[in-house]
Order: sequence, then C-alpha cells, then structure tokens
Amino acid sequence: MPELPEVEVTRRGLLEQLPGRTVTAVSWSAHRLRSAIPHQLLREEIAGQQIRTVDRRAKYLLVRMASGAVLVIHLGMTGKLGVIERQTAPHKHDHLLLELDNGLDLRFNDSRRFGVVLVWLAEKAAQCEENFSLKEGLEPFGDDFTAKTLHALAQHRRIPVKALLMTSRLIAGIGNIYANEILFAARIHPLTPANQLPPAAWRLVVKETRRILQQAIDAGGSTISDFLGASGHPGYFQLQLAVYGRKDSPCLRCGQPIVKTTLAGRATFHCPACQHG
DNA sequence: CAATATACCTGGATGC
DNA sequence: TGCATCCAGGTATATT
Repeated sequence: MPELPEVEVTRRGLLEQLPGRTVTAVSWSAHRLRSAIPHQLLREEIAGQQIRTVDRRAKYLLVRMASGAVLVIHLGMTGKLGVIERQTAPHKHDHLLLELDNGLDLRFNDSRRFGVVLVWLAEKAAQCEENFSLKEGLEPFGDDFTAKTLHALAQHRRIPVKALLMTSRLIAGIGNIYANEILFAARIHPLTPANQLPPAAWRLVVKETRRILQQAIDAGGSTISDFLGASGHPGYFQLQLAVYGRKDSPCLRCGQPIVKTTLAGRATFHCPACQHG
C-alpha cells in the first residue's frame, strides 16, 4: 500500500486526531515485525505521555510526544494505521495499540509484518533523528529535490532510472507504482541507465514526480484513508493509474499496448512507443 | 563501490 | 473444493 502519498494521507488523518491526546495505555502483539517491537521503551517513553504532532520523513511516520520522545512507525507493505473506537473488535494482525484519553485507540495492523515500530528516547531523539535522516534520500517536495541534484546523483550510476527512483537511500518515498507512473508521465523508458539522462530529462522527472505524488495525496492515496476515520472519507480512493497494472491495455497517449516486464525484481509497465531511452 | 539477488511474511488470485 | 503456485505498494543484507 504505502508509498509517500499513502503515508502522507495517513499522517494528515492522524493530525486531526492525535495532537493533544494523552496515551493512557500501550499494548502489542507477540510477533516481531521487521525488528522487535520495543516493549520497554513503549512503556517508559510513550505510555502516559501526551502527543504533540505527527511528521513524516520518507515513508516513516514520526509521532512526536510532548516529552521529546518519538514513536516511529513504518507501514511496510501492508501496514494500516488508524484511530478507531475502543469497542471495535481486534483484527487479525493488529500489532500495536495505543489507548487515548478520549476513548479512541490508535491501532497498527500489518499482516505481512514488514512494518517497523521504533521509539527514540526523549534525551536521544535529536541525535537518533539526525542519524536516521542521513540514511534516507531526498524528499520529493524538498528544496534540494532538483534536476541539478538528481543529475549529479546519477553521474556514476548506470542503474536503470526506475531502480534509481526507488532507491530509498537516494530518493525517498517513491515505490514501484509511482516509479512506473512518473516515468510514463515523463516519457522516459524505465531501463534507461541513470547516467544517460540529460538535465532536461531530470527536469521532467522532478516536475512529474511532484505532480503525480501531489495528485495522489489530493486523491487520498490509493487505499488506506477509510481506516483513519478522521476525515470522514468513505471507502478508499481509486488512483487514476496511467500504466501500473495496465498490461496489454492501450496507452492513454498513443494507444499502443502497455508492456509488462520485470526490472530489479519488480513489475514494470511502460509504453514501448512513447517512452524512450 | 555499484548493481542485483535474496530474505523477511501473509493472503489473495489463479490454475489444475 | 482442495491444493500448489505465483504475486503483491518495502527495505536490509548478502552476494556478484
């Protein structure tokens, strides 16, 4: 589910519910996620504390407590995070539950358990966040996400441009769906070696990345907003995908059938007629 | 160092 | 209906 737009939509939903609330109790499942759930830190740093705000860095949500401690959550492939009524029956694969002082719960559900829950101690949070942020790539809506920076980043890399867009240490927030969509919009063939793209192509990548991610955020992301219960959105939103999942369907620009291939192990869709290397 | 393969999980779709 | 197989929006780690 979650690439940058879905994580951002989740954040905005949580922002309507969490700031000012106090966490009255915390509980967790017996399973480990990508890493073990930090029980002790949840008890010591999160339980009893007031939530100040919720930020996002890359595909991670940062729930900031008034104390300075930070609860970090990554949704992995199947993670869902939402504020719901306490009497709602537990779902299979619920892994973290924060009881709030207004009778609602924040619940994290993740069937595949590729998600992550971390806690940064109040006293160490600033240092933890700095170290963490250094390992994450450019924010697509950040000031340094420019054609010049991307062009420089690509200079010594022959990696296919699609794989580069998805390398989270270099560029944050773009997963398989949006990488496909961005390259279709920019008319760039996904296999093009990154170092062969001229500055003009990177200018297009910057422009289309921002346009598509923003459009997806505005549309409520692709799936999860129904779970938030915050914004009053019913169901979930269907994103208008131009290539992803459209194998053999006509290209929306030229009518040629969309081709599906595998690139770096991921399903890759492109129009052979209007995306060039 | 750069690029790819693999591993971590469950569940839904597909095909026999 | 049952069962095997494949595939899925992510990313850390191992391997070439």
